[in-house]
Amino acid sequence: MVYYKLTAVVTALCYNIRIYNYNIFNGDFMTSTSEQKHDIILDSAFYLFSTKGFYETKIAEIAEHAGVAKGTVYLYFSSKEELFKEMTRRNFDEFLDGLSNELTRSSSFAEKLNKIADHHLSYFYNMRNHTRIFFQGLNNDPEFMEVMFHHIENYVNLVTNVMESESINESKLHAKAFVGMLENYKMDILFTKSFTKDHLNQRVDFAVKLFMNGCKR
Amino acid sequence: MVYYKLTAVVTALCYNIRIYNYNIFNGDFMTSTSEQKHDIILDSAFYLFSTKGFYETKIAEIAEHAGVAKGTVYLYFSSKEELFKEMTRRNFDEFLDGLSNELTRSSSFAEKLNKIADHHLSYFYNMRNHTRIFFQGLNNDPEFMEVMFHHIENYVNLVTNVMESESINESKLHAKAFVGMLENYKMDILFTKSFTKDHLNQRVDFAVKLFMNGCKR
Amino acid sequence: MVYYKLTAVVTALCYNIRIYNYNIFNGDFMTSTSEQKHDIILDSAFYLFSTKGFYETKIAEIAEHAGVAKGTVYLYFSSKEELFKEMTRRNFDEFLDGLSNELTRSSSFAEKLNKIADHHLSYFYNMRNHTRIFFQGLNNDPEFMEVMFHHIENYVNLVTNVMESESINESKLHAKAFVGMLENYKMDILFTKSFTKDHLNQRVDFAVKLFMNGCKR
Amino acid sequence: MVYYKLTAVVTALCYNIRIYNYNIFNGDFMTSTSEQKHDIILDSAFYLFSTKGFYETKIAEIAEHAGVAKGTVYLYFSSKEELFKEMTRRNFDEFLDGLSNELTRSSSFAEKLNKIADHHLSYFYNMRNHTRIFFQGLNNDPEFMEVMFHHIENYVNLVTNVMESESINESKLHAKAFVGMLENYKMDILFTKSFTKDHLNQRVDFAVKLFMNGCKR
DNA sequence: AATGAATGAGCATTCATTCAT
DNA sequence: TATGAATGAATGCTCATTCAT
Repeated sequence: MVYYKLTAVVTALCYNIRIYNYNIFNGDFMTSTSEQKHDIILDSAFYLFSTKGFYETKIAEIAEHAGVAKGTVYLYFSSKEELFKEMTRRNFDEFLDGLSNELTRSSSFAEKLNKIADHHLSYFYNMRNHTRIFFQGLNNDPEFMEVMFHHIENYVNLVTNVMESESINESKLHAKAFVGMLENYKMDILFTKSFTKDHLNQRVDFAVKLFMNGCKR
Repeated sequence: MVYYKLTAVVTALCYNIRIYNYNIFNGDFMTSTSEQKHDIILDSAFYLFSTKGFYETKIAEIAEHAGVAKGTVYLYFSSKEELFKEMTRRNFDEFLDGLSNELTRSSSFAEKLNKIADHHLSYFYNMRNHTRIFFQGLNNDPEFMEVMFHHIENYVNLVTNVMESESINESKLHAKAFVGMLENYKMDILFTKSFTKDHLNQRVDFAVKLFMNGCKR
Repeated sequence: MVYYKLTAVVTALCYNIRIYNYNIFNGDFMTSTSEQKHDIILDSAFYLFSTKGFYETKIAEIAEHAGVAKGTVYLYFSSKEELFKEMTRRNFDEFLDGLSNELTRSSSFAEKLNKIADHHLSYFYNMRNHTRIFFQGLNNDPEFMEVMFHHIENYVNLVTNVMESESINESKLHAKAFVGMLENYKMDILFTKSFTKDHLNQRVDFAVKLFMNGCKR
Repeated sequence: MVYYKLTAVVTALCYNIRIYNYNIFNGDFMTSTSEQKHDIILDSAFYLFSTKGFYETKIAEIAEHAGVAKGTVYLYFSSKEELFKEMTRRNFDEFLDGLSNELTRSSSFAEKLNKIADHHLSYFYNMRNHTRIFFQGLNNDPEFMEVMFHHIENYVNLVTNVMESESINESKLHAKAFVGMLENYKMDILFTKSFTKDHLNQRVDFAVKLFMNGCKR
């Protein structure tokens, strides 16, 4: 099976931190054990995939980390690829939901750009020590590609809407440029051990000002 | 062995197109068959790795594509990983050499930014149908990581120098922001089948103007 | 990695015959399928290694002979080398346990020497048609070497104790000489197709008498 | 190809030390370059096979050690197996020739036994630091097996003749027992780093006396 | 005769997935 | 539901041997 092609970079766009989730209490009538297990497996998958990459992570490891048997993973996810996709989906959704939420509470244009930049960079900052990113995806799986496209599109659209609300022409090109800046600063976070919250704020401010006013000569 | 971690995105930064390379002419007193074979294998590796990714590409495929036996690959490269690294190195070098060369011939600031943007986007545009990108690297190999860092650093430094020659403050942050814009436009190229040279030029102009003047409200 | 060096001859010292082992009876409350499989694989490994040698025996063959899948072998033994070592260990242990046991039941010196000689030669006689010996070991594996040394030492010590119990000087040199005789008669067994139990008994008697009285001129 | 079976232990019986052999002078009319090369390759094969074993030694290494090209090895020996066999043959011959020669010059029975023991043990003592033994042969090659048998037979016959010259009954059984003692002392030489010439002489004397008089109680 | 680049058969090992319990 | 023992396809790499020069 040789599929089309696939992206992956953007996988790194969306993360969230989950803690290994013990089932503290299961009342007799309490259900959702299975729903919980589903999530715990997803958490473990996220933790390991993001730490070691898709190929380097073994199903056995995910199962062990989740505290279930290998076979159980297959009760909830039909394949390793499917598990990876679900994980990606969930992370993207959470990323976008969070951003969407924050934007609602913003008023001015500058404030909105600030929220976007801060959300983007903080997202990666928060997990910088916790996990390592993976720039890896399912290069030959068209379905995965589609999921990725859809999510990136959604993100850019969100930013594009902000642009349009300010009556900016070429709103999409503007949106992509802004997101691009942030993506590149993300690298600083991920690869600079000494990166601090101050550095982050500096970059947020810098990106917004540069985007609004251009470079200062 | 779990190494640090590694990036890969930027692998996609540098490409170049090579054609399966027959030895058209051999001067009387020299034959560099072996050097040629080295390059042909590298070309095939580039083509396949970039089309399918590291893990999805088999040494047997590279050998077949290069028209040599499996064992021959190992005559020139000690391992699959090493082959991948060599390929990455070569591509980066060519990308940077080309850019470096073009910048020398540029005069004004806008012109230089233009060259950078054009070089970056054209690079990927030229291979858009030819190969597919991979956003994949050797996530656990510290040596590969170092090579990647080194190359990204070199690219950013080249752009940073341009900023400094214009006495721009925070030259590095500016440089990274600009490269980030381009990287994001690269996505358009790679994932939009109907992308034309006109679209490319439009983005080059747009990126330069946005960077210099900020968004036009 | 070039380790010290290793012996192997003596590997041939210890053998035992095992038959492909079906689980005839399983008590109601226990099944040691996994322990059985471990032993069945060991049996097959013994049969094949001793028939064809370490390098000539393929894991696939061992698996097939044991009636399991290739992967199953690795469930019980971490590598081909490890399997070989385990097999060697087991054979030596059984050889020594058997001898140890027989010596306890012997009384006079001559009787003890007889038991040693008989045990040694019978051991190989019993498997003379069944398997063929291998004079091969893991020449570069220090761990294997150590195991071998340890076992040979144990064998010689057992014989040395017998010498000492008779207040013989230079007990160790005596022990080694006696074992040496037997080892050389072993060759007759292994390479003479017409070798019979009578021949064996003749050699047992001969070795004991020669050792006790010297050559008869 | 699954042959009968094969021995190897005894391979270790016969060794000799050769020094890497430069062709100091080749007069114009002097031939035998090719004969020399044949021997140099055999020397290298001996050195490496005995140091590392058959499977662990690569043809490329032998060629390099001999200072010739890989292909050249095949001009003189049709295969790796053949090279191994030739080497074994040569070593055995030299061992036997040496012994044969020494026996001619001996008179009394004790003296002859002494010569045998000394020749046997000295042989291995002389190369104890120089090379390491290999207990490895071509386990599946019937031709190799035959060569080995033939040589062992010759050695035992030589010793048997000594026994017969003394009118000893069961001369062959006596001969094998004596050789067996020596073989086992050989182990001491090979595996005891602190083994000295004195230890050797002690063992020679001990073996002869034990063989002639039996154990001293 | 001598070379050494090229070959490709051969094999240990891994790991996603299944299924009997 | 949950388990984990068993499976076997899949692949990177080695190295004896060949052959054009």
